[in-house]
Amino acid sequence: MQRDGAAQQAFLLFKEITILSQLAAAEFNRMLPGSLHVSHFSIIEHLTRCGHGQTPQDLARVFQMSKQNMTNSIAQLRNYGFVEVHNNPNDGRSKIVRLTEDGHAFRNQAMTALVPMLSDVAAHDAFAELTHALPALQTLREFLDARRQSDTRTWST
Amino acid sequence: MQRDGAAQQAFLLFKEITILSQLAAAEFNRMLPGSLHVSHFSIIEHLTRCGHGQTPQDLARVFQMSKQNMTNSIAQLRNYGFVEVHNNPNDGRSKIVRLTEDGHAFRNQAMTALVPMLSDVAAHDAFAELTHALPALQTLREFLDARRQSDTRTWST
DNA sequence: TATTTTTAGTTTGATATCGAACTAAAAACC
DNA sequence: GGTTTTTAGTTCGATATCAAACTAAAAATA
Repeated sequence: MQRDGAAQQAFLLFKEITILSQLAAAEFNRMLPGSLHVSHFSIIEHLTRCGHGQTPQDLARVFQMSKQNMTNSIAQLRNYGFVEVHNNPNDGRSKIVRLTEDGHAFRNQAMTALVPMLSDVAAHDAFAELTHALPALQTLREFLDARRQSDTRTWST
Repeated sequence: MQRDGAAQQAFLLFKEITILSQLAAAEFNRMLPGSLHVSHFSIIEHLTRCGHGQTPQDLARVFQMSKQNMTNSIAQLRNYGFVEVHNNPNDGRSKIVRLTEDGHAFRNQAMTALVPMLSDVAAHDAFAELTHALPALQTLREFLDARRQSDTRTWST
């Protein structure tokens, strides 16, 4: 590792991305009410954009979380009245998650609350370059995503 | 939000960073043995580089996690025999975490296991641009970090 | 059509993570 | 020097998260 400059650079990149992600999540969480978490907001945000007929399993796949995690998250959102869960008429095993009016209102409220922070970031000197790098980040994401599905290696002691 | 292009861009950037972080963490976790998690590896990695006289609280601050989380993580690492915890001779409240030989060996082993993945990433087309963007990412991190300490806003219903 | 396999969601048990309360020790202050 | 405040670590209770086992339903297949 120490002698492989390229791998070293990639390691630093992931480290930076991880830290940034933590800081951003903490910042977002600070703005959400009660025990609501960024992951819950993300679900609402996703339902807002592509929200017709999504099942819990669909959502779990989109966010790459486990089914139970999604079960819990949905239960939380139901407690808040932000989503309703219906039986899927096309599949007896499955359910349909649908945003409520309250959920939609919450999403708008949260978005509004985020704008000042986002604008601050966007006004920062470093931001122009990061905007420029966004396609590259997306490409890297797709690369890792593809890897995830094909890679079956495990640790060998 | 919808009409604020800059904030929108910042939102997309954070979204991409979050997804990348999740994918990278999942990829790293897949290579770690047992119940060891990336966060544990990060602690070991940190101790390797700046590892003299670090207290649990120091580590919690570095990784911006809660003290209890660090207490648990250290307990886990102790179970694996990767660290030792000693009393701090200079401060009766405090302790010192020190990497063991096994911990050092594990760190090297894990690093070696990561190199193929990291090299794949580094060999990717998009990587050059991301390397170039690394300083900007660091700047953004520092910006968020400073914000974190000064920002006291909370949600208002 | 009957059996097998796959899939959706839940349950169970474990770890990760947080915030708040608690204890003990250090530091600050008077 | 004694009191107050801050700090380090732990304990406690809650949520987040995962993997594996389980149930029921759909799909594949024979």
